[in-house]
Amino acid sequence: MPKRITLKEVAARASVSYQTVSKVISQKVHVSEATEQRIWDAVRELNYTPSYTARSLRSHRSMTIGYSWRPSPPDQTNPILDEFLQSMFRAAENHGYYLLCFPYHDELQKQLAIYRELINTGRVDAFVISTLNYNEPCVSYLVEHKFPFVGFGHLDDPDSFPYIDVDGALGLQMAVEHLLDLGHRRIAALAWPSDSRVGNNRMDGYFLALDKAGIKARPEWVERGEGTFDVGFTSTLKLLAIADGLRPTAIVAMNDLMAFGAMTAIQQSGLRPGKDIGVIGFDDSPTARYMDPPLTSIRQPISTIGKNLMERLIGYLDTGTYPDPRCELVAPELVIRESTIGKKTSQPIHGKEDADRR
Amino acid sequence: MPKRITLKEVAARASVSYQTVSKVISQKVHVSEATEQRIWDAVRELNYTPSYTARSLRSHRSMTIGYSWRPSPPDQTNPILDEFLQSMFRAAENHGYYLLCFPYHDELQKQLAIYRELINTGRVDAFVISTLNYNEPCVSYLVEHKFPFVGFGHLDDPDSFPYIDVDGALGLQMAVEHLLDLGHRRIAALAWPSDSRVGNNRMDGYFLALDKAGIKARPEWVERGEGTFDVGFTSTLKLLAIADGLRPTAIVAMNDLMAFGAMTAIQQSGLRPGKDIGVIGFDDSPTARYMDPPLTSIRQPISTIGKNLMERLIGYLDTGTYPDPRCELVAPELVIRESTIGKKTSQPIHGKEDADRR
DNA sequence: ATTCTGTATGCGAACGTTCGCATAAAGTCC
DNA sequence: GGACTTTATGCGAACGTTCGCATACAGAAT
Repeated sequence: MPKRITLKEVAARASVSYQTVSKVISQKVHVSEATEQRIWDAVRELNYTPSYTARSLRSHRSMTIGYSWRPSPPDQTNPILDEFLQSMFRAAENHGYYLLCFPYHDELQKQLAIYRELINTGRVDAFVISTLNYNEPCVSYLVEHKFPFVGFGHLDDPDSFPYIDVDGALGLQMAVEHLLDLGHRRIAALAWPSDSRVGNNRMDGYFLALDKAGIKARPEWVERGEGTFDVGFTSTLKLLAIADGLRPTAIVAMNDLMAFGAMTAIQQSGLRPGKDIGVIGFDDSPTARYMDPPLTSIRQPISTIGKNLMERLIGYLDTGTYPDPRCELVAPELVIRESTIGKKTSQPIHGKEDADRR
Repeated sequence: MPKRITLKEVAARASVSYQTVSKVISQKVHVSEATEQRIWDAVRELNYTPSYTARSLRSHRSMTIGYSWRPSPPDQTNPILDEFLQSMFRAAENHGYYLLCFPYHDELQKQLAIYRELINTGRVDAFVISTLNYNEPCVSYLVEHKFPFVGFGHLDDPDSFPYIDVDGALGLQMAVEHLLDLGHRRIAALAWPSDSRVGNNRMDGYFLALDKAGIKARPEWVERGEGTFDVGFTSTLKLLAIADGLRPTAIVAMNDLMAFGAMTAIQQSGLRPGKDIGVIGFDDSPTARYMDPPLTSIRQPISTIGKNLMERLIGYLDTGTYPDPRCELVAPELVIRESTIGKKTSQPIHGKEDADRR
């Protein structure tokens, strides 16, 4: 309601044409020192802010990037969502962009319809896509319509679109090598179903590390399931029931939740995680450090990924070509805690950290 | 790049003026059955989508709602973020609105500057605000400029802006009454510092419940701190050191993280949470159910809150007045698990739930 | 003096809508 | 059958920018 200040009013005050003001503000033209000064003074005095809508109507740029993600099921938290979003927001803000977030629909047609609407109405200039299954129709849609986007995660064809992904294979390799260093020789894996691309990629690292150590991976060491606490729990009971001499002494899980299940199963079997059986998770969710014992886990450098994704995407929008590298695989980090190396002190000290007050 | 279809082309095809097409599409006028049909056919055939930008330039509505929240510290997850966002997205979508999310800056001036920019550029029509401290400058700014917003959470003055909040006092009252029902008489609280509005509100319920049961709350039963795991841990050790006969037999914590710390402390003291000492958390974060023993906690109906907030806000934007009730306090729910009632079965069954695969 | 180059600014049009008012045609009334 | 309401559609203007081209005026070169 506070009447909008427009270019014309600024122009009047600076005694130039409003078009000149526009050009000076968007640095499109060189004017004399004196007028430039007058214009900026007028802008300041009137507290002028260009109208976003008028601007983007004319320039066909919305300065907005769309993002949608699959919500996690009610019994789980997405451990990286907050960090990922915030890192993207910040990077976008630095370049004058904002993020438009929109709901995720399992129903494919509905989801596609939103993408289409956002594109057709001109609300967004590009997307970030993170929910990448083997066969992601939204991706095909965007590729087909040559609409810009970057992926957090990738599919098989490395050239089809620009992405950043965590090197899951490397992560598992590091995890297994850490266990080998500790003397473990029989290492089991709590894996995802074999149709999971991300899961298979991670398992490659598991097999590679064992192979390099001259250890033959035994099929009974690999348990597969949906990545829940219960799968971790029951799979671990099965692993512990394997005959002596073949029974694993350590377990790597494809996510923390299965690792939590594994630790519970180990404890209920009268064994101690970290002393009798080593356990490693994946994601380093914040609760991992509060487990008993604290869980060794593989951490993804989320903030860096979010920032880089955004900068690469905006780089493309602003210049027309993707900055190198177009695609990138970043190394995760192994966060070592007591679930693999055992207890060090008797008092758990987790550092002084902020509260979660709203 | 695929050339934009405009009103004029639709109009040409339907042999009417383009203004008529506009009016028919936005249901602003009544036309004959025949032309209406022709227009919609043309729209369909040409696959016309109105330009969002042109529309909002003319109508001064961006159909966009801004939201920013304080990121949680790296060692914690915001247990409700995903659910809250998704519920708002969905409600907004149903009314043609989208959410613009933007970064949170601790530095006040920077944060205010973003709000100002979003308002002045006309990028958003309203805000949702959830980070409500006693003295929130962004709120004052919005109130002062009469810019629409709703709060998740409220401040002292109930009339200053529309909000929905969880009745924290009721939550604690329910928790304490649950413990009383189980026979506990000496109940301690892990509280937030006394300058926390939300914290004080919750504690009111604690005192009220004890009072109603004719129990005098003892000051040594209330431990205050920043809501971290460590605060929960060390505070609990202090509580357990209280002389026999006064030592609490149950503990309610203002958040789950402190409750986790409490359970660890209890265990390390050789006691069993849920059998020797009852423990209750607040938030019902997804990990609560995976603790050993699973944690009884107070759950906030986040999806409902997100949906209602959004609908109320959009109701205001579309009609000019807030639907009743302008402000609302919703009841939380006590989720009872073994940390208060003890173990029931030996096998933990947590239900079949989806994986967290990306 | 005349033309030439260059810099500083102005002008008109366009982006794709919405909105109020004007107008034409058809129907109602006495 | 003319005046009067009603219904269906058209028209012009406006929203606040950006952008290409035109133009004015200086000073340098011919």
